[in-house]
Amino acid sequence: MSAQLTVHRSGEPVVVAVGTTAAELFADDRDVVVARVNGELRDLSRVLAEGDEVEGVLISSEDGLAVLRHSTAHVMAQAVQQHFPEARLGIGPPIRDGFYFDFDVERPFTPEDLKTVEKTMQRIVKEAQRFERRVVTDDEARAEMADEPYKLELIGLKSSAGDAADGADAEVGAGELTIYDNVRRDGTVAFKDLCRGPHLPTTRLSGNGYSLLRSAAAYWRGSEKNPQLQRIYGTAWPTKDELKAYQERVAEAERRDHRRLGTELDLFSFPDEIGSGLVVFHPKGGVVKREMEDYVRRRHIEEGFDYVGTPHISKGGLFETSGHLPYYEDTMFPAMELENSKYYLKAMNCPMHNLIFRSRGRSYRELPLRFFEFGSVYRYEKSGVVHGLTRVRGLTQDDSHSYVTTEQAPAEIRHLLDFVLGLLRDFGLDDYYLELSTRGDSEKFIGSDEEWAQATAVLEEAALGTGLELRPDPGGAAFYGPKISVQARDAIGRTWQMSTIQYDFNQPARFGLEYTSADGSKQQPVMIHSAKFGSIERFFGVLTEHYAGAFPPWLAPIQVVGIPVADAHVDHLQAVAAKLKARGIRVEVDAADDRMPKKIRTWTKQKVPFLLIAGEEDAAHGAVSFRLRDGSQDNGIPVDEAVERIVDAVQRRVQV
RNA sequence: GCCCCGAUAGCUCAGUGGUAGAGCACUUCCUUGGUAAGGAAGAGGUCUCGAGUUCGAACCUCGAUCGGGGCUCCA
Repeated sequence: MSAQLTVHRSGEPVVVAVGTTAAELFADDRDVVVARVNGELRDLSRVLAEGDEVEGVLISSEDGLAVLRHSTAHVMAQAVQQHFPEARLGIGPPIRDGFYFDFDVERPFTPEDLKTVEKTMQRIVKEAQRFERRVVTDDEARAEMADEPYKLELIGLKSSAGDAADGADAEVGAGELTIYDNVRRDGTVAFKDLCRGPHLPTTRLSGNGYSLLRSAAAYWRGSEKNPQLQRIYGTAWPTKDELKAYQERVAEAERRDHRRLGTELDLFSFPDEIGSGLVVFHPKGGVVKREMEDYVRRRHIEEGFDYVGTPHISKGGLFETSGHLPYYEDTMFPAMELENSKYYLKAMNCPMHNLIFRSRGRSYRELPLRFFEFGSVYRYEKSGVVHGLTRVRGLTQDDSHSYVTTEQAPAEIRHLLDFVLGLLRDFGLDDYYLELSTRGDSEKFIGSDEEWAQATAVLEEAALGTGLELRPDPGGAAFYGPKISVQARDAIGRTWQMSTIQYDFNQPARFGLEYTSADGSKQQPVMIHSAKFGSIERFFGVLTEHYAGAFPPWLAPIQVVGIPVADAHVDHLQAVAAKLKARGIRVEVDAADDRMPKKIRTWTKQKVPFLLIAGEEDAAHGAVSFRLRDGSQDNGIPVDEAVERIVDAVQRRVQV
């Protein structure tokens, strides 16, 4: 009789007894929480079979963290049902940095409820309940989950779980159905849930670092046609230190929140009187915005764009022609009726640029023809989505449209890509990847398959040519054509969609755009849409968070503040300030009655890049003393040298 | 748009069915001080708006507006 079999542990053959579990194989490594058996994640309790390829999955690995978070979600669900026996279970998948679980409850959870649930979770963790996997038939699952209507729905869906809402496949895989029991040490079952798994060996491993974050409503299976469930979000980490580090990251993100900094630094505000999602820039924010715009306008002109201007409002027929109105009427501000016409605030600039193209005959000699403007558009975003500067109802796009021949399109797209990446770099964003948004199944996409395939191929080739990472985004295209977008990572690792480049074969046809080619025939140009920042407002918000309000000198609202040690030194600093002003530097001298340390505190909090301090010593030697935002000092610098140093930092657009 | 939460001084926030509070900021005065808060006095609020309940509402109810967290959406 053969009581032994051979498996491969991380590729190495190992002879083990029949009935050996993965847990036993990895008994020497306590950080292994789940096993990968023949490529599939399995519970450690899995009994190994002859020839299995087995790898230990560490709790700190991406898969390990997902399992930890999923299991922690189960712990939370058990705690919730303990306090709210009527709570029906939705789904509870792991997500980035944590997990959530949806519940159908009679009343929404309160912050106090979360505290109670969190405490109960501690008890469950301490009980070290085992996660036990059990295969069931559909009928058995239906019987056991008779009180869980949402689970029953999932059972019905399991064959198409791949198409189900995000997270549903964590509950039911495409194969056999399983139920996980949470078993106490005395053998009693504390909780069970229909779940694909795998799970941690016991609840104890969740205990090192979890925290419930917030509760919110979420539509069942992600559709607003479905009832809303109450979702609780939590975070979970292998160690307390990692939990703390996560909480610190969240706190840092809050400190950088552009809405907070916008108030603290007096950059912009959203007056109630104007309306939701409509921003006003204050003088200091106006400086940053103007510097951004001036630079971007100059760069566009250098890159061969013509600066144009168009109105904010138009008759509806224009947007009928472009095809926008049928698709997006409900996200446009409602029409104004006047002189028997319907006028709309524009939600996009391209139709107006098309009219400029069409205003006279065009020759192939003019192509590529590139129109650019800061075009203000208005979009009636749903009330629940308006958010700071990143999602507004009135925004200004740095929008351009390149009209090219089909042959010129690849080079133009490459040109645009290089241009936008260079621009982003100039603003201090130098870590990005690209996304290729393509046609989906939806009805909204217009144009033939061939056109889409060709346009997508052109974009893809240009994107690959940059050598940057390219991620697919199926179904993410605009209705009229595919797009490349640049996703930039900011100083704390978050990504933002910035620039977009779209290949459009539809609008030239809809507008009847044409140029005369070398052989005298009329040809239809291809149109390439491109926004570099997306919107000025949004980019302003992203930059504010990226720099945590400490803008590089060329963007800083106030670049230099002179701080006298005493009143007697004000004149000396005024003279320095005059020299700086003559060089175009934004400088102030703080002659107020405060003591010097107070002034340093005030202007440091305002994140002014250069503080120039002068007292007896500096004044006597025709010098100033630098104090930078990090607290470092550079004393006794001759005035002319100080001026050059500041001018140089501004001109080179460096951060200090 | 949907669910939940919120709105008190310029900002951050206490507060309670019966006279409106703090810190910072602001103004004035004293202080002339070398690297993140010197001292004193003062001014500042229709407690978001509208209706209702009440002898009485900033507080309780309803609605609106704006904001926050999510969901859905994002040309």
